[in-house]
Amino acid sequence: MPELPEVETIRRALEARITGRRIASVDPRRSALRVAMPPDLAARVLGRRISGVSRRAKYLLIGLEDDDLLIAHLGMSGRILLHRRPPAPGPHDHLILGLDDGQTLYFNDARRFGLVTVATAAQAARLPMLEGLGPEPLAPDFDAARLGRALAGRRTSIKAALLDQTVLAGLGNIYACESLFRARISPRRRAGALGPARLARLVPAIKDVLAEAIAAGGSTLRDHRQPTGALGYFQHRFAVYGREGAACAACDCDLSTTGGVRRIVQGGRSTFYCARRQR
DNA sequence: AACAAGACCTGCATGC
DNA sequence: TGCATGCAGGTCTTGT
Repeated sequence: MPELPEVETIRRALEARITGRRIASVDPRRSALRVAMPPDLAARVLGRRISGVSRRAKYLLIGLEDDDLLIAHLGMSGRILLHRRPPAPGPHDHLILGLDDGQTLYFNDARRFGLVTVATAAQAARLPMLEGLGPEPLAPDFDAARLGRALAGRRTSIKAALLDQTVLAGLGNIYACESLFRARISPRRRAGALGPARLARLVPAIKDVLAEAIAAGGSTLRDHRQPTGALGYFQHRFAVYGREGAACAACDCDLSTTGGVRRIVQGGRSTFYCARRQR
């Protein structure tokens, strides 16, 4: 679920609301996530002050004083919610942090594909999950030349390549589809064979779709919530994702002849695209 | 080395 | 109503 825009939305809300707070209580309720929560996590974070909240790819990095990081990934179904009046914990509330201003932070993840761990900043830089990540797509130095180098020699489809977090970090299935639509590139095109014109369209398409999705609070298909509980609403602006059979948002396809947005399966994931507009 | 497929886990929509 | 099936925003491992 959460791709870069959803995680960034959550990051911004957390940064505004929990920076400077001290962790007053820790309740690890279920450690069996995709990566097990370390047994000493509670002892390592209890009493620490939160210095800030950053993001790398789809990982949230909650900075603690003295240079430790509380690292969280939301998998497909994870949420982080802040409560003033905390509800009774449910079966999917895996970690609960009480803060010194009365807020309570819940890490909730029904499918348990997410993770929560803690590391020093130096250790984190060497974690395999973070070390191999490609460039941040919203960074100013992420440009067509850089993407071209990352794709060089790749024989897989451009759609599959955009999901490879070592190529660029943070796109998932929704925004890979939407970016290719905006760039008018067929998702089936070989990644390593994109020419300069297509690369030059793809990079701004990625940046724009991500920026617009962040501004909209991300996309709520089912699970995504902002920490306040608010929904994202970028799902209302999808041009192709989840719209199989519908008219594509940009060309005046005659549905009776084109069939509208198509769904194919690439690398085991659904891809949605307009075969008329994307070449 | 790169790639596709399978695995992980739960919930929901659909169809019989 | 109950049950089986398929699908879902991600990533890691396995085998080719």
